[in-house]
Amino acid sequence: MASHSVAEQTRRALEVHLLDGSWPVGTRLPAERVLAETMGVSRNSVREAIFCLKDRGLLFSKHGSGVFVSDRLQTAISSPWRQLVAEHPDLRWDTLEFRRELEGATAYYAALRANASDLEKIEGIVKRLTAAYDTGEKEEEYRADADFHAAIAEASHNSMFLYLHSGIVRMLREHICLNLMAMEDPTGAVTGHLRQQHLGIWDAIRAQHPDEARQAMLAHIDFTWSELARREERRASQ
Amino acid sequence: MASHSVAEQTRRALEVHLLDGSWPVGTRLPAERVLAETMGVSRNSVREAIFCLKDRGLLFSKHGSGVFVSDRLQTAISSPWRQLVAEHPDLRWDTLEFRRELEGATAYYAALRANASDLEKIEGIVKRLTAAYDTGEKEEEYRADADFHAAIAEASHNSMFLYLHSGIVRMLREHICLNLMAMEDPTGAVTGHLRQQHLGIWDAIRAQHPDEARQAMLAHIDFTWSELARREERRASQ
DNA sequence: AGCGGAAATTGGTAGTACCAATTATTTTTT
DNA sequence: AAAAAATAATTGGTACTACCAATTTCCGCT
Repeated sequence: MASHSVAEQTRRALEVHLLDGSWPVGTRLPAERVLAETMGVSRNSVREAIFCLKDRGLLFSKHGSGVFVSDRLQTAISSPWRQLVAEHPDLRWDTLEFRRELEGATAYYAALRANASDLEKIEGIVKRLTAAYDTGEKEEEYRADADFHAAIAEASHNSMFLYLHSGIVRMLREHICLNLMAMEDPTGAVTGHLRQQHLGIWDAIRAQHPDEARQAMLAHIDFTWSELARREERRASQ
Repeated sequence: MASHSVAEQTRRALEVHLLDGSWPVGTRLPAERVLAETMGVSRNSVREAIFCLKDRGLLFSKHGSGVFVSDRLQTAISSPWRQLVAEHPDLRWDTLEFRRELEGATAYYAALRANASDLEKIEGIVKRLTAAYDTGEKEEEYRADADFHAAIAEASHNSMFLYLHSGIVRMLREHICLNLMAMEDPTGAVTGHLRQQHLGIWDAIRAQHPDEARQAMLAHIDFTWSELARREERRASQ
């Protein structure tokens, strides 16, 4: 007794992909014909579902190209906020403070709920990260660092954490020079600390120790900020 | 140069009928096949348009009978996120989980940064709350409870916490019977616990003990949820 | 290596056919 | 004649095919 129409079930199935992170913003959906076959429904039903999500602004389609995931969900949450942050620099600190809480929570729940696939993904990123530390490729280090935090948010298996996280990170990228850190580290001491912190977070998650993971993440964020603040200070005084 | 798809134009045409009064509430729309012919489009497009309006709650269809104009006013100008929360029960849990973290943080920072004015305001609300407990005015108790949490969010002196807090609370109010709790408490035991918890949070904030405040708030939220869950469970089994 | 055009892919629309639920109509029964 | 049952017609739900238009991919040519 499904009681829900096929088109409706199809819509929900698509929504799940939008929510659980398997189709991030910008993803091109499989072709309608493919979706219809893989989901075992007619292309009509797929189109009805897609049309509805397009109407909500969650998807948009380009004729001849494909259907894509819009960023509306993120902007819906962070858009009014973004304007305020742009105009009131004081709010930047509030944002950072919120991000601290958010990342602590994602680490906690990632340690609590990460499945084998999540762990595998994170482990791969950790390997990229350590490799980048070793070779000193700052660009790759920065990318892997961002991926690391995103993968943890995904592994927390909480859609709200996930969307707020990506929204916040994107916003911070606009207003703050996030890769400032990776640039200036003559002695390599900072890099060493970062490596240790990331591995600590990873160990806690892999060992499924939620409280440990949260503490490790909070310590990491605090360290990052203090380093960023030191650099900004030095830059301002020059 | 239509620039809009046929299905979209069809949807707008249907919307016009809903808005200009030619199809009042309860009206049975012409059959899909008829609409398709009179509007000069395929039945597919008509169905896509109708499906979208059904999703918004403006129409509903009875298999074999027809499509009807819903009486639900189009207050459904809701954000995509809200729409998703309404339909995906899992998301409700995600939201609650997020709220838990958020309220814990607001309590923490309120204890850290509340000024004299904040404390005075919270104290006034606490007095209202205890008075409501004593007299048993459930309505006033519910209002004061909400004000209490809002005042703490305000006292955290973080605009982002405040912004998200009010948004989350508003959303939860729509999808969850928040005042369910205040209704059923024959022995008064629950009210007793709530009073104690609120006072505990208040004491920690007043004493400027951030960690204590966070723990007290988390315990309070957890208690509230378990009570809500118990009631929903009991209601479902009946 | 760069360019251009053919071919494959993809969303957009239309049309047909059939199923399932409802309603209207006719027939049968009492 | 009225009620009940069977039947036909209507309507939404789903599937499939076909074709168009925009885009991308890829191959051959220069």
